[in-house]
Amino acid sequence: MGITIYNTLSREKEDFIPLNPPFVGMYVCGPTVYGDSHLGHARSYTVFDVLYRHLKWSGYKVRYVQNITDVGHLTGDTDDGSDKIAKQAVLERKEPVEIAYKYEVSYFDDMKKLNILNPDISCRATGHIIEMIEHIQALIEKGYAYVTDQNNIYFEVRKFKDYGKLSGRVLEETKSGERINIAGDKRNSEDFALWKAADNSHLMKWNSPWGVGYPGWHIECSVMSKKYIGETLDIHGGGIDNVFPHHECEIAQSEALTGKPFIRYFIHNNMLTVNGTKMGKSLGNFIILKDLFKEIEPMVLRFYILQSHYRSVLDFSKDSMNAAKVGFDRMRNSIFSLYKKTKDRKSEGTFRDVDEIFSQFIQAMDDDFNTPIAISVIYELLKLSNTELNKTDSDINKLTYISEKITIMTDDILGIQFNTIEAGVKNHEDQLISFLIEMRKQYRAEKNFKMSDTIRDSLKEMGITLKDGAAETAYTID
RNA sequence: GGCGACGUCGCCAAGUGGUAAGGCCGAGGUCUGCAAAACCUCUAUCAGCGGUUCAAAUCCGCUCGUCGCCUCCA
Repeated sequence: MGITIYNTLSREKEDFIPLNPPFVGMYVCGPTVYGDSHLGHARSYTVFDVLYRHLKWSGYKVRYVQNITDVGHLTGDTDDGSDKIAKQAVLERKEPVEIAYKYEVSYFDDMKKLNILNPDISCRATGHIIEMIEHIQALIEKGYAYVTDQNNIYFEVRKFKDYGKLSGRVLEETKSGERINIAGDKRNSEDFALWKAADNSHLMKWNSPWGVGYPGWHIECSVMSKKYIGETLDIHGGGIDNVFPHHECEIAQSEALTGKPFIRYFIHNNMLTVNGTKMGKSLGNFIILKDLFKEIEPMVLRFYILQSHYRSVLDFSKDSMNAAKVGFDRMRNSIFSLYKKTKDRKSEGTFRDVDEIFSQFIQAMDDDFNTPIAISVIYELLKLSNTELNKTDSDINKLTYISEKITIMTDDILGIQFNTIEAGVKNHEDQLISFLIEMRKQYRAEKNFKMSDTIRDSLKEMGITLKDGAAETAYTID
């Protein structure tokens, strides 16, 4: 039983076999740092974080590389030469480098809140200009790229016969429409820029054998992935919107140079829509994570994202978000009770019914990272746990065993953390609440319900809810 | 115009050939001094039509609808 992954290259689920097991080289397209991260980033990087975690848990030695695009891409493949970071720099009256760094910090800050692990290598495009120039030069020498009289360099797509194998596009049919202004010095409309000459007004530019300029949109990923992983990557991930042209062009410029397969498994997460429509910068329905986190806990968002499969379109709405929050809270409360009961214990032996459920979880994850099923399996296990917890003679060893499995599923693999639980269990608060519960128990025994209810109501006002079970009284903290 | 995805219970969402997971909401019940929680039970034949098959939500065709990519975008 191995892991299967849906490979965009074949459009089928395939058994996952890395080039050099147990090592896995994985590259995911990182953000362009010219603004705060949005919901789409949250989805994409949560998805790949879970993929990363599950591969590691499964025994693979993963090197996860992610770029930071701090060279502004062109806003279009035209000659106007404006780039996004430079634009933002003008807007904020800052240096482009300040903009890039500011939003890089902002990005990692948001990712941390979502409990997304840092990649093993986070690399910046601006730190690899030399390698990019070398790569471009080699492509020119091999005849795949050409320098124009304006000192722009383009990749000649027609020379690379496999162009289109990822996106399924055929050159003849992709003739650019009227919406794109073709740069005048291209040989063919489908050619894409590897390097562009910069004029004086340009803020981000570097020296090169072809004069002062800046790199094209696609080259950084080819160059950095090769440098840190190798000529063939096991996994390359990104949003489905990157399939064309970005990843198609990456394949071309990489394979043209090395003659080897660039990617073994291309993985793309589907888009996130807001109330049924695409979230777009120009559409104004943009949801910034920093704003959203004022209303909902980041962990709830993570849970919400994982409740749908990464290859499905995920529609974000307030209603579905709230439904997810209620479900999340229920899970958190159940786990809270379980952890409280079993803390500082180690299980002995195994329990067949628990193992059965646990293996269902792993199977779901192995099957192209089916997190919705994985989560439904957790609910099944929690049902088992709650039932056991409710018994007067509950099996503490079994509960401990369950809690150990739950930790693997939520913390280790799905990366869903219940921080409040741990905090609640440890400090003096717990002792105080337990003392009050004891007092209330006394009053109830004496049928002094007035006092017992006072304790319960007062605690409720503080956000502490008491829950009487058959065996004992548990509590949850909001 | 080209390429692609999707349409499953009131809502969210799995299932891709063997007879519909899970979550939210709702109804009933058990427990309980009451309340809450927990647990149990109940609620869909899968957009429509046609075809392939012993068997289809799952494969094929058509129709309708929604969305995405083709321009930076996760």
